[in-house]
Amino acid sequence: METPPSPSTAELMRIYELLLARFGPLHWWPGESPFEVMIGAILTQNTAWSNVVKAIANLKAAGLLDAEALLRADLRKLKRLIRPSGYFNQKAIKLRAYVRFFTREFGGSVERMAAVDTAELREKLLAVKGIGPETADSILLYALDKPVFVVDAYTRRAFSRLGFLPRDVDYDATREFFVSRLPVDVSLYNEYHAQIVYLGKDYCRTKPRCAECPLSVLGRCKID
DNA sequence: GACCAGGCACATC
DNA sequence: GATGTGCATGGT
Repeated sequence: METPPSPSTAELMRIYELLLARFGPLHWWPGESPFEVMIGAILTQNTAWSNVVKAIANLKAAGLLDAEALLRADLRKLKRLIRPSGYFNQKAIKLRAYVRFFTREFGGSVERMAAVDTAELREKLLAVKGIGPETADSILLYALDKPVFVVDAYTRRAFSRLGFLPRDVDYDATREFFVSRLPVDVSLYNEYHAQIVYLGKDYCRTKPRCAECPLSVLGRCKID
């Protein structure tokens, strides 16, 4: 079992610059308010963002992009509105559980939530049914501007193909890989994750398109 | 028509 | 503690 090579901060920043040059600044998250970002973070679980857009538009049109209104809404109605995002039975329950938590713990105030210590807040989020590590970290980074690096399936796939991580690497190890090498910077974390998602969507898929990949110049990507 | 998508909880061993 | 499985719509 050979040890994967350990890239330097400079190498990770080179990768970042290559992605940025290809995709341009993405300025995530695409949402009009922190509350909308939180809802989107749950709806996008294992789901294409294009489907989430439809669900959020439905919620918005129904006036449910609001904590109190969402909690008052009939469950069947909620399911119907978010149907395009898939897993709607589960996600309706998850949305309710999350918004109930948001209301109970912070009075539905983003400012009060953001005032809580980040590590403590992450633990609280993970205790909510339906909130796993990626969703928790997405909320912390993209809704609350906390310096938390978000990892997803694309991140693990791309960086294991680059030979930097074992193929079966778990969430926390992947996150540690980045935070131990990158400066703590909300803007960098924000943009880096977004860039990796674009890399994954456009090139580093299950069926990769390596020929046009912005990282092909590195000459180190190995599929499987 | 198969395959995939910005995961997660739960069952089973 | 690791591994497997159900959840569901919409685009390619």
